[in-house]
Amino acid sequence: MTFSRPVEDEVDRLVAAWKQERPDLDVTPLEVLSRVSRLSRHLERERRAAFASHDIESWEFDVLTALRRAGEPYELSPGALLRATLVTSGTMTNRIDRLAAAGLVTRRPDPEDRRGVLVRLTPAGMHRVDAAFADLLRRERELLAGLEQHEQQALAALLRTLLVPFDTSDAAAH
Amino acid sequence: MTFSRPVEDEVDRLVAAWKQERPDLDVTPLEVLSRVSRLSRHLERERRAAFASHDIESWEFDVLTALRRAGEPYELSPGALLRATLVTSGTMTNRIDRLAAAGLVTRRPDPEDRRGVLVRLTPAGMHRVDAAFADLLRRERELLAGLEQHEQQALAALLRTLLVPFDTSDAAAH
DNA sequence: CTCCATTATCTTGACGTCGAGATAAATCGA
DNA sequence: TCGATTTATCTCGACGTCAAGATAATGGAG
Repeated sequence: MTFSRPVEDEVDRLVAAWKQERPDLDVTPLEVLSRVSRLSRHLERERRAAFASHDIESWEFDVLTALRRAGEPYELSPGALLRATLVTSGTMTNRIDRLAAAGLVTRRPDPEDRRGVLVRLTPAGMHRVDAAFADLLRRERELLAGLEQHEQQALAALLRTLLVPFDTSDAAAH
Repeated sequence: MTFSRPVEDEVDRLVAAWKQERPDLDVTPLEVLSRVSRLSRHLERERRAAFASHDIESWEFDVLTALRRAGEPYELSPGALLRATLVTSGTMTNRIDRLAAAGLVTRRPDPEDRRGVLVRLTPAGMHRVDAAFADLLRRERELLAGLEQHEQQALAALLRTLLVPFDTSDAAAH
């Protein structure tokens, strides 16, 4: 009989190395969390590649996508956008500036709160993001092809459990 | 009877919004991959906080850790380091420069390959990374407290499946 | 041996993000 | 109504990363 050799990734090697060097430490948290970090880095590269053909940057996509999701009239405050994208306020101001300069969004004062501003997707922005999104989904589906439907669901559920404390407690990214 | 209300995270809301706006698209890949990205961002913030008390930056930790894991004599080439940390060569040169200036690593020519360089952890670097690592593990264990042992293992296994293609095929980050 | 493709590292300039602080408006309580 | 606090956004300088290209050494083919 053949015994199935479990396929290794970098994290398996990394954990093995730690067990060698620091046998006194329990490094099992890395089995999950290092994988999350590393996978995220790889995903970011994939996204960049996917977007290159649509003449859109990763950061642009994140903002436009949040507006697109919001539905008619595709308008959100900078504050809502920074909570959606997990960046700081300075970063968001900068992003909106550049998107506005590119004609993908417009900015107007909030009629109900004179401190506030509303950012709205333009038709050009909408076209751009829709095309890129369709392509992104296509590529992401390929990345997940190694998992059955039910495995994907299980994975999503486990990740949700880890995410809930972050998404529940607070919000404000200052 | 009470019916169990499934706890939601941001990704649940995000997926629901897409179904509303683009019912023609199958956005299930986001259930997994958006969670990976978002969780990674939250983790990065946690890491920063954990390291602040040890007077060490996240990027420093990544490099020192790779050297620490390598075992005696705690020495690796820049190339090995950039593969371990998933950054580009320019970034790694810069990091090594700053770590050397801080006295946490030393740099010497590779005696066997005159193109090459070897980066070695100093005793100071070793102390720094060991303290920070113990603390990081403590905090990461808390983040995972919501999952049973077997769930953590299942999660790790599913993530490994997604990671293997990246860690197998190539390597070089140029 | 010589040439050439490959490998290893470093250099440089552009760029995006962060964090702290500034400004201004809204809100709440006394 | 006034003042203090909170909220919303923007400004700005410092910093880290990336991508592309430069430099230099290696190793294999012929």
